[in-house]
Amino acid sequence: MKKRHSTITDIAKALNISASTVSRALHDNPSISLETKNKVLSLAKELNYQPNMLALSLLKKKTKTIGVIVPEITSYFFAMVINGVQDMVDEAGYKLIISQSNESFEEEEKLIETLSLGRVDGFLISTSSNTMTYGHLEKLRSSGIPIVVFDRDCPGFDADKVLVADFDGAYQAVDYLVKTGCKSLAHIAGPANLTTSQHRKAGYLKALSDNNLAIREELIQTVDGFTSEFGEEAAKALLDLPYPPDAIFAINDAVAIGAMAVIFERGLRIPEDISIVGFDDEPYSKYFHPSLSSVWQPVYDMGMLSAKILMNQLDKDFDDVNYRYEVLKPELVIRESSKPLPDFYKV
Amino acid sequence: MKKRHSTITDIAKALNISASTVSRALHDNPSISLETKNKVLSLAKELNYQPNMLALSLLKKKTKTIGVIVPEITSYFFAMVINGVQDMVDEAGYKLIISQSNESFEEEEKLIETLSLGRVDGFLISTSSNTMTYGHLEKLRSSGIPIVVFDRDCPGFDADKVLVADFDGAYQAVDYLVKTGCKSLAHIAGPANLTTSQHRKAGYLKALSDNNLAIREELIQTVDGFTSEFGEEAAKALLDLPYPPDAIFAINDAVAIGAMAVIFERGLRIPEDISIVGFDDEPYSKYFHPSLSSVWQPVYDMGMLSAKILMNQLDKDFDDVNYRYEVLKPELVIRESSKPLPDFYKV
DNA sequence: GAATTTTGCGCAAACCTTTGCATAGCAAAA
DNA sequence: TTTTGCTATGCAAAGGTTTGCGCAAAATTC
Repeated sequence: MKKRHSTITDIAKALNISASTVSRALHDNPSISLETKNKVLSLAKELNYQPNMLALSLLKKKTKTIGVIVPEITSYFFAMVINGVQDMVDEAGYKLIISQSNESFEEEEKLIETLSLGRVDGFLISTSSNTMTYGHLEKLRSSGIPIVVFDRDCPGFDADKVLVADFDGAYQAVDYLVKTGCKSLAHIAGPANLTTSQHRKAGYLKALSDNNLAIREELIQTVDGFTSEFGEEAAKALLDLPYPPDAIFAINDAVAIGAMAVIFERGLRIPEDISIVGFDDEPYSKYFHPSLSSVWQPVYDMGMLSAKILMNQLDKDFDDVNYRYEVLKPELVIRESSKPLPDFYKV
Repeated sequence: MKKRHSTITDIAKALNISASTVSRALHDNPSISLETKNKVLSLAKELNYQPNMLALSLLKKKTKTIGVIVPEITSYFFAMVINGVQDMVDEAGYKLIISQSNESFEEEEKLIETLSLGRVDGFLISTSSNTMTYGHLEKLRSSGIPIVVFDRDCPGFDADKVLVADFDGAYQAVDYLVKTGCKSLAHIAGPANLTTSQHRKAGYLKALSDNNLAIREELIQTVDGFTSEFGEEAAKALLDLPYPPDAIFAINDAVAIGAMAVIFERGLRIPEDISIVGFDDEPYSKYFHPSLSSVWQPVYDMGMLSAKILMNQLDKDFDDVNYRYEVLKPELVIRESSKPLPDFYKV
């Protein structure tokens, strides 16, 4: 039983003045007499008048709303990005519509479709792992809606982008593992289609070759998702090899945790028999036993920066094609799941 | 540089007919000739016509959007509730605006204020831990916007509610701990203001007295937040007691994990020296060492049910004051952080 | 051929707000 | 007295869509 909100017209009628006058009075327009202003203001308060945002949006063609599309919300990673976005956006009075694609290209398309129907001014998007073409994004942008892509790059699609130096993070991790004496390093790689997976894998490969270690294809296990269950499977495959690895660099912490569970099941020790390094540095990671070494990412900052760039775009009223390309630096956090660095490496 | 979306009027002009005819044609209204319909439909496709949702919402006074207010989004618990909500709501064509109160009453008030200005049709809300009065909710409801309260009850505020039998869950956990031989059971209680904390504590107390165990106030540590750091502090306080506990029932898994870390630091064994049971059964909990016993909650279902109830309310066009009060059943999951149940208790 | 029904479409209002332009009243300047 | 200028307000359009009502032309019935 929706009770009608009182409108500007209600006030106008009650006061026997026009709606325009009321509007101007409420906005403290100098051309309205003090007397009228006071009457309007007090009646507005009495009737609990609230401007109708829909009417305003329709008129101004701005919704003051930003659409955020993430693959999923249950992962710490994306939840934390959203936190950063939210904090940045709040001050500017923007609202957020958060949607999940569930790593599905079709859902992603549908979301963009529906959200763009006059609901949001701009998009913050991290594509699904099944997104391989960017026609939907091109279409969106060509209809004049600014987009900022974050974390997962969209090669060939020009837009503002805020990414993490995944190659770098992976390189750091693997190089460190080598320096601690590991000789046979495995990688549990993420969904092949994602740039983040590709870059981390590339970092792994480069670190190996820079250290003159042979690349053994069978030591690279690719998983299709980011949960611990995938890590378990991959680890089993690795441990079943005739020459199993003495270190695993996992695509993320959840997968690393799954791998650790399997390693323990087999009666092996971490890090004595096998070293483990993850990616993401989730809050729980330091509480595992042994605590998990991991590559930390500036997740919150990524959210903040992406939001800032988007809001910048929204302020302009022309397409700025000088897209920004920001790459944030990750950082290796060493804990107990990997061996300490020998003294002679220390600075 | 926002390019104008093509509108119904554009089509009308191009075809030399009225906007009403176009609208009816697009809605397959029988009073429009097949010929006109075809012309309209093909031109609409060509111009990539998309209805303007804002205009529609303004007219219909429905936004097809639901506001979800949670204390935080980074916790698995609320993220998973949102998942349930999303899945239920998607089919019905509703969109979600998700906002976080950051456990702040003021932010919660502000969110409700802004979102209710014609943006959302209804609210799904779990109040902040600092919310002690419900005037903002009363006001919201009295303006005709349906509300469903979930997880955290608002005593004295009448509305549809979807809760979890926290008392029950806590009772199960503590009763079980007693039956495994623990004599001195501690509880790390949650923020005092939350009904969930209160009910879990009540369950703890009842299980103790039902088992003829004395209640020792010093064994109840209250924390102000849900992160592991709080668990660490509380555990330290408990272990520093002259007669430390041989079991800890924690308000949630994160806190339990923090407690476990401290216990290990002190060289104690779990569960031999101290048993631990958490609450929430987060995905990681089974991967800890020892794996964490916990009370599982039907989180996803809670989201689904809440959303369903809200959408039901939205379909009606009168205030249904027969508010629903749903209480979902949690379930104890026994793992290695607590001792096995002696044989003679087993069915 | 006249009366009636059917078919196909347009008008205008409604949703709520903002804003450029017009206007009315009045005082001051010429 | 006329002109100018200012103050305070109103009108109407615009934003995009739906829908009740009305109207004309065509088709049907007698």
